[in-house]
Amino acid sequence: MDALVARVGAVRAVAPSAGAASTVGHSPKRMLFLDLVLSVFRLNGLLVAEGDAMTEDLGLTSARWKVIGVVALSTAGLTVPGIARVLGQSRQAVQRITDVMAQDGLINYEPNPKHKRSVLVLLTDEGKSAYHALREVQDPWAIRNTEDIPIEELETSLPLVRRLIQRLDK
Amino acid sequence: MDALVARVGAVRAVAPSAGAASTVGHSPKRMLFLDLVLSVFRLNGLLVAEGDAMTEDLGLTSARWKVIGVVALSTAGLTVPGIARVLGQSRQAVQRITDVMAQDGLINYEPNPKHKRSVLVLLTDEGKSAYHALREVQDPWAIRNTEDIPIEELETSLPLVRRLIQRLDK
DNA sequence: CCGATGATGACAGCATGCTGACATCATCAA
DNA sequence: TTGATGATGTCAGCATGCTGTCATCATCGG
Repeated sequence: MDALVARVGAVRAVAPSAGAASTVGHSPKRMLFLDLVLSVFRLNGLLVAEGDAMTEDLGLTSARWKVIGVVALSTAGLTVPGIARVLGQSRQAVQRITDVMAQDGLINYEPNPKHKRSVLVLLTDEGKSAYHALREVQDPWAIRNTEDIPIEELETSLPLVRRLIQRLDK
Repeated sequence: MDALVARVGAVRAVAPSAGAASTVGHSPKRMLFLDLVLSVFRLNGLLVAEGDAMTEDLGLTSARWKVIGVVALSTAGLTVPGIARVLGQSRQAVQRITDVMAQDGLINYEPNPKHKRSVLVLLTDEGKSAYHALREVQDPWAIRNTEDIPIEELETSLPLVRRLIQRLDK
């Protein structure tokens, strides 16, 4: 939270003297957690922007390569609600994305032997090559963004994020 | 990434046997990082939903208490672009939120002695009480969500998130 | 003093996500 | 077999965020 206060204080381009703000009564854990929450908001926005910019040459957006990534990891295809469950999104949101991706020839709807109505999403050849192109852009990006970060920090932070997800996703 | 594969594999309610997926050629760091990225997406969605639900009785949404929180931390008010800079959002997005919040009587636009056009955003009395009510809901929420998390993990993860933000925000 | 540059306000369009609602299909227990 | 329950497809509306554009105001160096 101190960092948040600092950010507020640092932004005085136009605003008059924004002095030290009151953080009285904030327990350390609360401050850490709320700062983490705001930072996750911020990081999410940056990741979406970065993800969009990184793959726009491939005709992809972050919303699309999330879907492509999930489908590529499955061997026999996934239903639209299944993709939504993996991504933790609404099936309607995923359906809208997949419909456009199907129009663009990235994916294909195939009959589902286990469900007559709910078709399976599979990558077309174009979708597969988009996935490979995605990998070729995403891999160096991942390396680049973690090259000065000890792997131990990643191994500590990821479970924390996961625990928060698990806790909130009940 | 293993967890992502597990999630894909675990979602087989309707889809046919989605067996072990190929992750050949993924370096450990890349897997960790991409899993972290997807987890941040997921956590962001959950935090927005949780934040909205938590404060809907107060007439707030996560977008609004982000603004309220920033304004409350300033002593002399902030301009709309200033709030946007603190939150890392576009000034247009913040402007739309503040316009509605002004209509709802939560904030007030005051003349800015340092800038004739760019007015200052200040909390009204109603906005201040909303902020206090927010604190009373947010504090227990923060405590509740971190009670079984060692403070060391928070102190490790927050700088990591910050570093990623700093790296992407160039 | 003045012109270039940057910051801001205002409006438009778009992408992504959510929820609600309703009909239809699948599944399972009685 | 049948009826209840859940899952899915589909359409609608809304919230939040982004970028682009243009006019106007502020600021500062020449």
